[in-house]
Amino acid sequence: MGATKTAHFSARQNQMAILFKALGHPARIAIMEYLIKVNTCICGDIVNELPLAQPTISQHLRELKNAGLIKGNVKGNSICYCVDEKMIARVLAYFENVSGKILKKNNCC
Amino acid sequence: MGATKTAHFSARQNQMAILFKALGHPARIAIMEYLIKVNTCICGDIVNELPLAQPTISQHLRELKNAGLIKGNVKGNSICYCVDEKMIARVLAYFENVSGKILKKNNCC
DNA sequence: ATTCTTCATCGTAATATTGCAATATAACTT
DNA sequence: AAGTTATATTGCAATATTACGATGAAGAAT
Repeated sequence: MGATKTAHFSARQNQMAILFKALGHPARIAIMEYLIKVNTCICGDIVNELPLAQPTISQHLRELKNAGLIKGNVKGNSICYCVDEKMIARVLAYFENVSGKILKKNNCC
Repeated sequence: MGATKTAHFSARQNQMAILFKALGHPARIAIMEYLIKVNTCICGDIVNELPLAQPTISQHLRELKNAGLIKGNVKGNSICYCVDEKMIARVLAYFENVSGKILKKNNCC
């Protein structure tokens, strides 16, 4: 085996897992944080910011894009990346929900 | 190659990546959601709830525990698992921060 | 037109993850 | 003590991820 048994879980659970998996790598965290820090679209730059080769970063960007966490627009020669607020809002809502439910818990551990 | 270059990223970035990575699997999402749903510590049960073999679930539980997302207390014969609120709070705070920064953005894409 | 810049893709090696059968451990039951 | 129950560990096969050199594609600059 080795492949995740996605068929056994709900679409929503798989969706959230995809989102978190995309964030589950320090390079992708660093990319997200850089995009947020510069506070605008970035064309290029990312390769210079991180200690990874260009193909590796391109691959990480693709994964973030596939997960829907960032958007990429072609702008002449280069590509302009930025955070997709909708997905961030979705993750935030997830944790607000989770957090709310935990607060009501009778703490037994 | 193949190993993540953790040394090149900050401790905080690696820490957040570990947290998200732990959540980046539908079985572990399902485990977390079950723990939240039952709203108390659970001794056993989880194996019956999920369509995975006992060793597989044990492994997922260990990963969640290593990431600090759940706690496990020995209770006689069985082990009592529950969500660690501190970590959930930490993730929530992370996204609230991120979300706040994104709202101030001049949307260019 | 040729070269440069920017980014993606391909191929591939190294490593990690997923899942489970088999087995081990440890406490509880009789 | 022997059996039962609950969970962990080991070992392994299948698959996925990470990283990068080489190469490709497409617009920009000369």
